[in-house]
Formats: sequence, structure tokens, C-alpha cells
Amino acid sequence: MSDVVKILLVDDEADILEFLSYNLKKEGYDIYTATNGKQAIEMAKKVSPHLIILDVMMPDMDGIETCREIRTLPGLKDVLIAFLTARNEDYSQIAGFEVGADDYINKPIKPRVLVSRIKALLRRGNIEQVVVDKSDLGGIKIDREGFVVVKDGKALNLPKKEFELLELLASKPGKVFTREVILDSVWGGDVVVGDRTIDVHVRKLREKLGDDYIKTVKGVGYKFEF
Amino acid sequence: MSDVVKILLVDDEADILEFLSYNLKKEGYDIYTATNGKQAIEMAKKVSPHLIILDVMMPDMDGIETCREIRTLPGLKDVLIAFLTARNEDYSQIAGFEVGADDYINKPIKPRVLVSRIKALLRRGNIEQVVVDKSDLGGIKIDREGFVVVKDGKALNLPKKEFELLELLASKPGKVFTREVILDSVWGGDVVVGDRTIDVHVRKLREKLGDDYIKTVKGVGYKFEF
DNA sequence: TTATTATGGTAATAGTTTGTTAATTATTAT
DNA sequence: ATAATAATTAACAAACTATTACCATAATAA
Repeated sequence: MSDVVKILLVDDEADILEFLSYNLKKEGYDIYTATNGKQAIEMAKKVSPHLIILDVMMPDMDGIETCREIRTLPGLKDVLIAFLTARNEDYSQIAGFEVGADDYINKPIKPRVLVSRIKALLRRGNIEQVVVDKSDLGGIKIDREGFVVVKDGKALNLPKKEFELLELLASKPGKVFTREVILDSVWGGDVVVGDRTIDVHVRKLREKLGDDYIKTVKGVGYKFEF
Repeated sequence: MSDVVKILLVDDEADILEFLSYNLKKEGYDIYTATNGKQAIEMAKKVSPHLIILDVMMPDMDGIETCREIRTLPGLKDVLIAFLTARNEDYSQIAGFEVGADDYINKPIKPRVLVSRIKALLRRGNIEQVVVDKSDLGGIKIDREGFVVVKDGKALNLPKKEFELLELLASKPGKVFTREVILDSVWGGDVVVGDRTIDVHVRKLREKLGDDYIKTVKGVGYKFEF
């Protein structure tokens, strides 16, 4: 299995970290963060990221210095490093490339630009982004358009009610849906069916998906987990 | 667990998206974006937003159509939807309300106006912006949606009464709840159960959480502390 | 059409978990 | 020390869910 690409973000400003983190997570990268050089080095050793994005301006140990240190670590000699800086800090650009920066990103940057920049960088570094399909729920994929559930690559043709029930539960993994909500949402507020009907459908789903996805919360309802 | 309010923004123009996103993030909302109808639907399914702000004019699938589709999704039938459009596109206003729009916002709009509009809308929809941080209570997290208590990263599946009792006590750490209040609140004013029942439940909770969280105040009641 | 199969629902019952009580022991306050 | 209150345990009852078999109906194929 190819790894998910891991990116370490290093910046002392929390909101920039958050901005980057948010936009890169959305792309399916695994994001790690650090707020100073020391932390960054710790983290880098721990997770062996594919790419490190370093803010040049940081208190104590700046990005350049951090980069230099990281380059000395075994196993991290070839990690991709991109510097992040406010526009017009040209001097650091030069210093940055000298210590082995792979790219140089100016703040502020728009999310889309950031992302395509990252992608290009990873491509150059021969690191392929394995797109993690976030619609993959623990080996189960729900194809709403095709009204089909795919489990471990195999298509399951679930009957309508079973599909809808699964769809509802899986719409918010971890959340408990009460019987009332389930009836309302899958059967419709007016239709009157007994509570056992839900159990039976749950059982059928469990039969097909395995017992580990739908969990009973006694006295409350059911939830989907993976 | 009170969630942060999630808002999905849908517009094909990146700068509008950014404008909205920026201003709403500042208010503490969780912002998700999509640039077309299809993406919007995907995203909506994935994140179950509380509010969707949809641009009416978009290539391929317009806002009206997108709205219609979203309304058919289980779990999203009741999501708040606001349309966004250039002034004077009156026709769409009508069509918008027909497919179940909850509000209608004209572009351009000033940030402050936008924000108060959103707040009003959420208020109408009974969605409160709760900025309660889910800070764990001394290593314990109570997940009301999932009806689960997480202790040191491990999930504890508490039975209903135990969960509700813990929920009550932990709702105000440090405060003593009398037996009377506990019975009223967890068991309901009419139900008559003996006082020992509470003790037994407290004991079970202590067994699972450790003895340090629930404290007896003899002659008065119990309290949660951490 | 008719036969066949798939689906959705019910009912009965078995099985499990949860809630409550009662009895006993331990603790605390006065 | 005594009385009041709480902790603990085990047993029992109640609540709830799982499972199975069965029937009606709808969809599908011959």
C-alpha cells in the first residue's frame, strides 16, 4: 500500500498553520504541525514527512537554521523542503536555496495556488499523491448515483430500504440515530411500521457488510462506525 | 456535544468564495467550499453542514437545481439553504423559495450585513453557535452525538442511564447535584425509584471512569470534578 | 399472463443488556 | 458511640434487541 503523503507545517502563527492545514487536509494529505524549529525537528524525526513547509521568520530558530539541521538528520536528507515567507524578503530566498530548499512560497497565497504548487513540488520529488478517497468508509464505498455499495471492491446490490438505511447511518459516522429519526428519514414521517422492522433491516445489512459497521446503542438507536 | 456551526459555501467565483469564507471564518464558523453543484452535493453529504450558501448562477448545475438535489438527500432535508445572487435577478428569487430556500442574499453585500444575516438565519433554524470547546474533562470527553464517552482515547460504551447521569454531573463540574435533582433530571419527575439506585449507578460509573471523577458530598449529593 | 424471485414487513420468541431492589457492610458526622 | 448516610454486591426484573420464520406484495422473467 502506498503511503498517504505526509506534510509537516512549521509556522509560529497559529492562524497560518490553520489555513495551510485546512487547505492541504482537504486535498487528502496527512498534516502534521509544529510552531517552532525545535518542535519541527522532533516531529520530522518522528513522522518522516515527505514534505516540510517552513516559515522563514520564526523566533529562536528561524526556518533557514531549522532546514540546515533537518538536512543533517539521517533519513531526512532528501525530504522536500519549501520555505514560506512574506513577500519581498529576498535575502532569505537566497539563503534558503543555499541550505537546500526545494521551493519558495510567498505569503499570502491563495488556497488553489498553494495546492497546485505543492502538487508540482511533490511531482518533482517523485512523490505520488495517493488520493485517499474520503468516501471510503472502512472498506465500504457508497455510490449514491449508482445505488450501489462497494465492499472490498465487490459490488453489493442492496435493496432500496437497506441502502437508504445504510446511507443515513453512514452520512454521519459515529453519530447515533434514534429509531424515531431513522423511521422518519428512511420510511417517512407518515408511514407507520413497527420498530422490529428496523432491527430486521439492520440485521440484513450486517449480514452483507459484516457485523462491525453498524453498532447498537441500546435504548438509543444505531450508529455507523468504521 | 455542541458543534461548531458548519457552513458550506458554493460559488464558481473564487474571489467571492474567499470573501465569504474569510468573513465567516472570523465569526468562528467552520467553512467548507465548493465551486460547482456537483462538488457541493458531495461536500454536503460529507460534512452535513448546518447552512449552505448557494450561488444561483453557476455553470452546469445552477443553484436552484443543486438545492433541489440536496433536499432529496437523507439527513439534509432540513439543512438551511440561502441563495446568493446578483441584485435584480428576481425570477430566481421566486424559483429559489419554491425549492425550499430559507433566505435570499443579494450581492454585493457588506461583511457586517452578511454576518448578521447569517446569524438571524441560524437563529431561525434553531442552530446555536456554541463556542463551547470540547475540552476534555480531565481526560474524559463526552460525545453526545455518538452517545459515547472517551477516556484517554478509549471509547467507553456506557448504558443509557449511566451516560445520562454522567452527562448531568459533568454539565457543571464542581457543582453538587442533589439526589432530588438527579432523579428529576435523569429519571424524570414522575418515575419513582429508590435512592440506592443512584448510588449503584454512581458506583458503576466510578468503576469505569476511575474513582476520581465523581465525588460524594455526604448528605447533599454528588458532583463531578477533575 | 403466469411463474418465479426479491423485497419489505410482522409476529413470536429467544437472547442480552440494563435497571432496580434488597440486604449487608462501610463510612461519616454529631 | 450512635445514627445517618453511602458503598457494595448479588440477585432479580424489566427493557430492549436479535433472530427466525413466515406472509404479502412488488418486481422480474419465462
